[in-house]
Amino acid sequence: MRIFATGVVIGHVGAMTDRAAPKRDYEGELKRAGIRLTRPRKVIVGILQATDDHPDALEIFRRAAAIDPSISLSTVYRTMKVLEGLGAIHRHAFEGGPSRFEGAGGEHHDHLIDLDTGDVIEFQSDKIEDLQNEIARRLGYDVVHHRLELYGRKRRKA
Amino acid sequence: MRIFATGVVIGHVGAMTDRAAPKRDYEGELKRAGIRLTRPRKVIVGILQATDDHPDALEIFRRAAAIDPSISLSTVYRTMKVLEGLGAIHRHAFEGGPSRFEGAGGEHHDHLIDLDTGDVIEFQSDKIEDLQNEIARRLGYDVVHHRLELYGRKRRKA
DNA sequence: CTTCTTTTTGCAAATGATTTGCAACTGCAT
DNA sequence: ATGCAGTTGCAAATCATTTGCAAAAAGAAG
Repeated sequence: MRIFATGVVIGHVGAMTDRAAPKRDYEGELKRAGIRLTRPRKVIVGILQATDDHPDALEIFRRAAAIDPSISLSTVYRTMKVLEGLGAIHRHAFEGGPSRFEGAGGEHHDHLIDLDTGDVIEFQSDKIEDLQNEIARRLGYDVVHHRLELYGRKRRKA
Repeated sequence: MRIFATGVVIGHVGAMTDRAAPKRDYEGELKRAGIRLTRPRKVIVGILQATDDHPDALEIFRRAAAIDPSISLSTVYRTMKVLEGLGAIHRHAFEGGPSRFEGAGGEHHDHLIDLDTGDVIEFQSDKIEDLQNEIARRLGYDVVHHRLELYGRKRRKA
């Protein structure tokens, strides 16, 4: 099992590996896809690159507006949709909240959401992935994608 | 691994077990909780008892309206919230759609959603549950609840 | 069965997240 | 510089769900 930690600092946890954020080249991807590199889009992808957490559209909008107040929330939503279409970012709809985004940088992983703080911790388990595929296969299906989210609280270190 | 099939008929799949829908006594639960047994609520829980799939609020409303046209959609939503609060039903927010409900009858299980038909197949894997708990523990967390959904397509039987 | 109090209901309007129509604007290939 | 398809901001629209409110009904008490 590989464990990533983003945004939150978690102590020493076994196989923990602080992910070296793979800094996506969003501008290049947009360009390559023949999509115009506009001012708003530059600002937004700049924010995504500088981010290590999982902000929602409104949060991205706030950060963008701080740089260029003329940017609109609709444009943030539109840009996220474009990037998602390119596979450059992933959208996560965690329980009871707006969608949150993250760069589609590193390897695949799932999420543990801290119910008290909203912090998101990433982890990955090949064993679980294998079991998922096996289950689907037994049911006559191929897994196109999945969603695995653990909602929990920090253990009281009694 | 235990595999349930509800709503959809799936062939012979290893350890498959057709779940004997545990017919909840919703009326008794409401009564016991000191919640009034009104006409709309009787109709709605009647629908839930007769159901083996995962209908959304609008679908429940349609079925209810067919029995008593005076029932409103708001009441369906309100009733689902009450039942959820009692732990009598579970709410599932699958990707890109409204919440779908199911009686909290049998044992815990996760879901495989057929991307082409929207059908939901239930399955359960102790092995996956164990792995989830182990991962959370390593990260210093206790799992309060989780969400595991496989989105897939029927395998072409080439 | 009538009365009384409290919970529920239906309806319409409000919410929250996200999308869309449209006219004005702007990358960027020529 | 020029031209136009791709983009933007804004306001209004959508979707699922919730809520305010006055009228209606449940169930305890007499």
